[in-house]
Parts: sequence; structure tokens; C-alpha cells
Amino acid sequence: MKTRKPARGRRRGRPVVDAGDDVRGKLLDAAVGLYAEQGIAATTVAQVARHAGVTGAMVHYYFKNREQLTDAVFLERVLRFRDLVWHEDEDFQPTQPKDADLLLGLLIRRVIAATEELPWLPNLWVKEVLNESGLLRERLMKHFPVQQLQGVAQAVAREQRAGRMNRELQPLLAVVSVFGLTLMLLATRKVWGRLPGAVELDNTKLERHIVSLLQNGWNGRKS
Amino acid sequence: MKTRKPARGRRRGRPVVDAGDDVRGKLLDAAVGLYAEQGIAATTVAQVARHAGVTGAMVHYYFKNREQLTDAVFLERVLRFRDLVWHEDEDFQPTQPKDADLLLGLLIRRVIAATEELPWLPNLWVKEVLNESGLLRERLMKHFPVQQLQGVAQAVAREQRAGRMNRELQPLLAVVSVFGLTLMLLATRKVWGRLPGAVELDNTKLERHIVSLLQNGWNGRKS
Amino acid sequence: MKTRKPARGRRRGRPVVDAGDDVRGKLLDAAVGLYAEQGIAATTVAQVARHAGVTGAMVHYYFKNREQLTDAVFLERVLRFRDLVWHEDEDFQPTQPKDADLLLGLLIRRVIAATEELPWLPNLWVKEVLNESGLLRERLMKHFPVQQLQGVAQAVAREQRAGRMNRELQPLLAVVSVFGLTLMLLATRKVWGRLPGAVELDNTKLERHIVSLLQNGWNGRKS
Amino acid sequence: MKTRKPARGRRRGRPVVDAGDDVRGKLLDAAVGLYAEQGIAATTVAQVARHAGVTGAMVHYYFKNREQLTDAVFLERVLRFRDLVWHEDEDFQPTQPKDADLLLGLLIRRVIAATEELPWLPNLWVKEVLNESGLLRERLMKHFPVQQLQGVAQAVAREQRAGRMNRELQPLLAVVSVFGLTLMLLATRKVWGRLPGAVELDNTKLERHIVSLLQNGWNGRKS
DNA sequence: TATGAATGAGTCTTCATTCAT
DNA sequence: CATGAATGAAGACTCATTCAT
Repeated sequence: MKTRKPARGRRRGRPVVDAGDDVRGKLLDAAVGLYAEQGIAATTVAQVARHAGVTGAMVHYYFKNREQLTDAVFLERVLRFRDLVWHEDEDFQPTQPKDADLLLGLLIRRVIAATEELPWLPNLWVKEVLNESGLLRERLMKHFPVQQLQGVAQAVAREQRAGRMNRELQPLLAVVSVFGLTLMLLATRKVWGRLPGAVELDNTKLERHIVSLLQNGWNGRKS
Repeated sequence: MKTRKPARGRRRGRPVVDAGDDVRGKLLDAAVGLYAEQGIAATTVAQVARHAGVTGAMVHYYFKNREQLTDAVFLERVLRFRDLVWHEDEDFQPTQPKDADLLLGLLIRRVIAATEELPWLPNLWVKEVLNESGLLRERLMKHFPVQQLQGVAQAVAREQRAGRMNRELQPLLAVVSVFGLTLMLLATRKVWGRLPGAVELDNTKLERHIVSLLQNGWNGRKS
Repeated sequence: MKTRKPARGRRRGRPVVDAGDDVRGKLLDAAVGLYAEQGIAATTVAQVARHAGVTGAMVHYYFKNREQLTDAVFLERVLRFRDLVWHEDEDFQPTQPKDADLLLGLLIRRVIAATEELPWLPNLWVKEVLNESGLLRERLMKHFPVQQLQGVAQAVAREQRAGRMNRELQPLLAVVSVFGLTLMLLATRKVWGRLPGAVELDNTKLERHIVSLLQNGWNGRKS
Repeated sequence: MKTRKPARGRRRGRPVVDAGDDVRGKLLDAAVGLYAEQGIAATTVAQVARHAGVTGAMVHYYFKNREQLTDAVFLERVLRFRDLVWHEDEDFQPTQPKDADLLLGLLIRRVIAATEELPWLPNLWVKEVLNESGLLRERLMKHFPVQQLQGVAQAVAREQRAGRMNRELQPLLAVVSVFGLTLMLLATRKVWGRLPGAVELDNTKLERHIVSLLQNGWNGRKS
């Protein structure tokens, strides 16, 4: 996450010379929050500005127009999620994968972990990515870690051929399912939490449910 | 203040009286299609009217206002999905369930089958139900087949206690997962279809994938 | 339903920045004039704006909505009339009245004098206060100088008991009659001025007529 | 008042052959009531129709358009008031007047009496006649009993010259004042009835107040 | 940098009016 | 006579955008 410049004094009444303050960053933060809450289309420029403590005209000053604000939100906030989930480390090397089971499990855990830093992400994803006309879908397609995604899919396919994974799954779809189910459950927690008989689930329990459900799924029916 | 008095005394309006009756039905169809495509909030009354071949005023003639149009769409179109999925028959008796495995499998199949009659449903569901601020979410909560949902959840719990189903799953969550994953995959077909290495999947293949993934999931780890 | 999302992303609006500031004041002036001429309900926001030399959107900029424009007109223009008529000075002390005859006479004169500064007042009063569904009636009831009104009425009652005023009058009604007759005649000047045989009356003559008519009225029949 | 044809059976559901019923008269009655209550401009064609138990299109069938409905209301309902007030009889012969005092007193009594048959009249008068832009004002000017009005005014003038009436009054204005004050008080009964210290006044008390106030007024200061 | 004032293009909604049936 | 369906013209209100200061 782009670190914000440290705030250098609060604005009181009408701003005079104060300057600084990283208004731009505040606008992005305000925007991403509102986008997740209400959807991008339903969020007005003035709302974003108000949440950032400035006037609507500033949005145009910093971002030229509504569209470019969305661009910036995407590039400077949303992509952070991609990086959190897909960055390579010792255990997670999707482009040179060894263990598909491990990779898929890690994906689930990383997605859940990432939403702790970016709590607005699941809502935003449901609204603006899942959604056919979602305003971030196309943007995401262009910045998608295709390599990594395919790496995992190929790992799955290899395991299938080796008889170590459920052969009825479509490899790519398996990754998508892992991703999608996790985010969907995170995003809809509140709703099914309201259904009678529901249990309030923290991230740990949720993770166990998902991992268990899917891991058994992808490891099953190997014949 | 009772608002203002509109200018009176003009001379206009000449009905064209097109053929093809049931304008009301056409409006509902147009609305549900546009809602799924663009989202409810993004759909203007005039668009709906245009798609039905009439003027915007007709929407108000038949539905009083935007909101009641949405109500009608929900009651007269969307609920059809609930009925297709949850109606009881010989095999599917969620309120007196015998076989959880069978019920869950049937749910997946029924969801997929229902979307053949109601192709707009997955998109609409993602936009307006999954979505926290979706305009159908609250409406759905009021018309939800809670009995049936709980019936299935209880059946799952029973099987878990009997050691015949994955004990790490939250029963209610299992049903939600089945439902959600299926609809999500249906709604996002086009996107992951565009990813390199993707295979175009018809409903049959998709069904096999989901059933296989989840069935192994819910039947796994019984200890 | 949060209404709909307006189409975004157009490029328009170029302020002309006319000279002559205080657009807000101009809007109030325009409004009060039009209100008196046409009635509040019949006055459109756009008319008010046009008369003030701006676009309709400015009315919403300064007053949020139609209703609050009316509120402001009332508070910042109409109440001026109340103050002109009822302010206390050496001669006019309705809360500690000495001479009812003097007070009533002064009321007539003050009403007539006030309408020289606020020429729209009589028409507005007839339309929006007298009128049962007048949009200022309720507002006025809340800001009415009840104390003063009752002071005068009590003064009348005292004189009646002392045998110095017409005993057949209802004290409160006497004050209302004074007020009402004066304003009604001011408001209808033009009409009866058009009747054959009418004389064009200036304020002085009108005042003499009213004072004479009513003063003899309230001082008569003392038995 | 135009006598209405006797109702011949009620309309139930959709009208078939029933006919009759004097729908026209009902529309006029509905209209005059709504006009008095809300004002003419604020009354929609549909409201009138609904109150008469028919659809809006019938208004156009019977009256061609909104304007001509108002014409008819005026001619067939409002003018009844003129006739009630100004018809000549043994005592009231304004065109050959003998006793101005008697005539003026009778005018007050007749106005009050007329409003018992036409209770909507005072409100309508305040809204649509008093009012500069009232929609009945111009119509009334054309059908005004000018002869009679002038007769009374001349009678007043004669008495003034003879030293039997208040010389400071404008004769025409005296008649207008009598008329106007009476109607104004009738129309505003409810408001000042709400002021603290007010007494609920029936027609008799109201009449005594007005007659006393004005009679002393016009008979005073004869020098 | 930042504001406030201003604009013009929508969007919903209401309503008089018309006309086939 | 009467209805219901349909239209087109407003009118209130919102909002992205612009610009002088």
C-alpha cells in the first residue's frame, strides 16, 4: 500500500496555506471505501470529496474526472490485493509449481489474510469484478497475473494426470472456484449470518470450512 | 408544501396504439433484462420503457413509480427462480429430508436448470443479492424459503453426526456454498472463458465440475 | 431504493460569472415577487431563477429545495412585515396598552405604511395566508406576535367594559377585522378600481376611508 | 342552483349501459368542492373525476378541456351566489334604492345566508376572486351585477349628501368593504378560531359583529 | 492548492389530453 | 357514455464538470 505522507496539521475552517496532508491519498481511501459500500456508479464525486474533507472540485483537480479517479483507485488501491495474494515466496511459486494442493490451500489462506488489510475488498469484488458490468472487471483483466493463474492451473492438470487429483475438475475452473467461493463467503457473511440457525464465523472458522470443503473436493474422485 | 402545480392547458398526447398487448408484461421483461445487464440502480425508467416499445410515462402508469416496478419485477419474475429451485417433489423434500447428499446434488442441478428458463438470473443475483447494497437482497430475505433451507442444513448436520459427512463444514454454510458457487460460476462464465487456456463450458460440463468438486467436499473427512 | 444512479462522465457546465453578487438575495426577491403575483404553488423554481438571472440549479444550490426556498422567503422577507407592523415604540405598546382606539388606528396606518416598503405583501397575504391552504399560513401561525395581538384585544375588552367601545364586537375579531379589511382593500385595489364609477385611491384616501369606517364602528353603540 | 336529475342507480364495476346519473352535475359539484379546498390550479382533472366516480377522460367528454370545466363551474355553480345575494325582492331593490342603511345590512345578511347553501363559497372567493391571479376574477368581472352595485353605491352617496351617512367613506368602497369583510371573516373562521382567547362563533354571532361594526361605521361622522 | 459559484444534461414523476374500443 | 391505454410536455432535483478567485 502506498504509504501516505504523514499528516502535517489539520484543516480548520477554510484552508488557507496549509497544503500538504496528502489529500490525494485521502480521496483514494474515501473512494475505495464508498465504492465498496455503495458501488462505483452509485458513488458521487461529492461524496468522495466530503469523506476526504474537501470540496468536489478537488477531485477534478487531482484526477481530472470521475473516470480517472476510478483508474487511480484501481491502480493504487485495488491492485494491492493482487500483489498480496499472488506474490511469490518460498512456499508459493505458482510459475514453477510443485505442489498443487499446497498452492490452492495457500491461495485460500492468502485471500482471507489479504482482506484483513483490505477489508473493503470482498464487497468491491462482488460489486465491480464479479459483476458483468462491474467497472473494475475490464481493468482487472488487463492487470491479471495470468502467468501465475495458469501456473496453478497447470499444476492441477499435472496432478490430475498423475491420478493425485479429482479428474472431473476443469483445472482453470478449480482455481477460479477457490478464489470465488472464498471471496463470496467473505462478502456475504452478514446476510447468511442473519438466517436463523446461523453461527457467527470468524476468519479462522471460515477458513477451515472453505479449505475443508474444497480440499476434499479437489482431492476426491481420482479414478 | 404540496409541491407545485404543473402548467395546465396544453394540448398533447396522441396514443399510437401499437398491436401486441400486455405492455405490463413487456415492461417487466425489459426491466429484468436491463437489471441483470446494468444493475437496477443504473437502469433508467426510460430505458425500460424504450425496450418495451412505449414511453417512460407508461412505467408510471403501470407501476406508479420506479420502486414499485422493482417490486413487481421481484415478485413476478425473480421469485420464479425460488420456486423452480425449491419446489418439493418426490425426490426433493427439504422439509422432511432423508438424504442430504441427494438434496445438495439436486440443488446444484436445479439451480443450473432454472437458469435455462431464467438466463438473466445469475447476473441479477450477483448484482442485487450477493451485493451488500443490492436492491433485491432485502426483498429476498422476506421471501426466502427458510424452512427448506434449514431442512437441508439439518439434514447435513444429521449426516455429520452419523459420520457420513464432512464434519468440518458448517451445515448452513454448506448449503450457501453450494448455491453461491454455482451461481457465481454461472455469472462469471464469460470472464474466465476469456482467460488463456480456458475451455468453453456448457451447462453439463459445468454441472459435472461443481457437483464433483462439492460432493467430494461435503463427503470428505468424516472422522 | 436509493433512486437511481445518474449517468456519469459527461462534460458540461461553464459558469458565466455575471457581476452583481448576492444571488441568494436576488433569488429571494424574485421569489417573493412571483409568489405574490402567481401564488407559491404556481411558481416554478425555474421562473424564480430566471428572474434572478441564473439557472434553476442555483435555487437548489442555495436552498436545497423548493420548500426551503419558501422557508427562506418567509423568514427573510415576509416576517419583515410583522416587524414593521408590530414593533413597539413610544406610541404603540400593545403589550401594555393604554388606548385601544389609538392602537387600532395605528395598526391600520402601519399596515398601509408597511406595504409601501413591501408592495407585494397584500397579494401574498391574500393568496398564502388568508387562503385556507395557503402555504404561509402555518408558518405564520408559528411566528405570530400573539402577545401583541392579545394585548390589543384585551385593551378593546377593557374599553368595552368601561363603556367606551362598541360592546357588540368580539375583541379579537375586531383586531382581525382591522387587519383583514385593510389588507383586503389593498390587495383588491385594482379590481374595484376597474368598476364603473370608481375613483383611483391613493394610500392616503384609502387610509382615511378605512380608519373612518372602522373607527366609527368600534366606537359606536356603547350602551 | 341547477337541480340535478335524480340519480338513477349506482355504477358498479365497469359501467355498461347504465347511463343517466347526471355525471355532468356530479363533476361540477366535485370540481367546485375541490376548487374551494385546494384552489383551481392545484386541482387535477383526475381528482375531479375520481370524486365524481368516473375516469378523467369523462371530464374531457363533458367539458372538452380543463378550462371549459372551470367555465362551467363558474356559470353553473358560482353565479348562484350572485343571484342569491343580489336578487331583487320587496326589501332589496338596489336599482331603485330607498334606504342605503337597509340595503347594506341586507347585503351582509344575504352573504352570510348564501354561504349556508354554498359553504364552499368563501374559500373559493378568497382563492380565486380576491386573488389578483385568481381564475374566477376575470370571469366574475364579466358577470358582475354592476347595475345593482352602483345602485347601492349611489344610495350611499345620496345619504352622505343628505348628511345621514359617514361622509368620509368612498361609496363604492363601502359596498366592497361590506362584502369583502364578511366573506373574509367567513373564510378565515378556522384560523383565528385557533388563536388563544378566541371564541367559536356561529353565523348569528358573526353577523351581529359585522353588522354592528360596519353599521356604526357607515352611519358615523356625518358632519 | 482549494473554494464556491455556476452550468447543462439528465432522471423521475405528474398531468392534461387523445383515441380506439 | 365510459374506459383504459398512451403520449408529450413540463417541473423538481441531482450531479459531473468548469472556472474565477
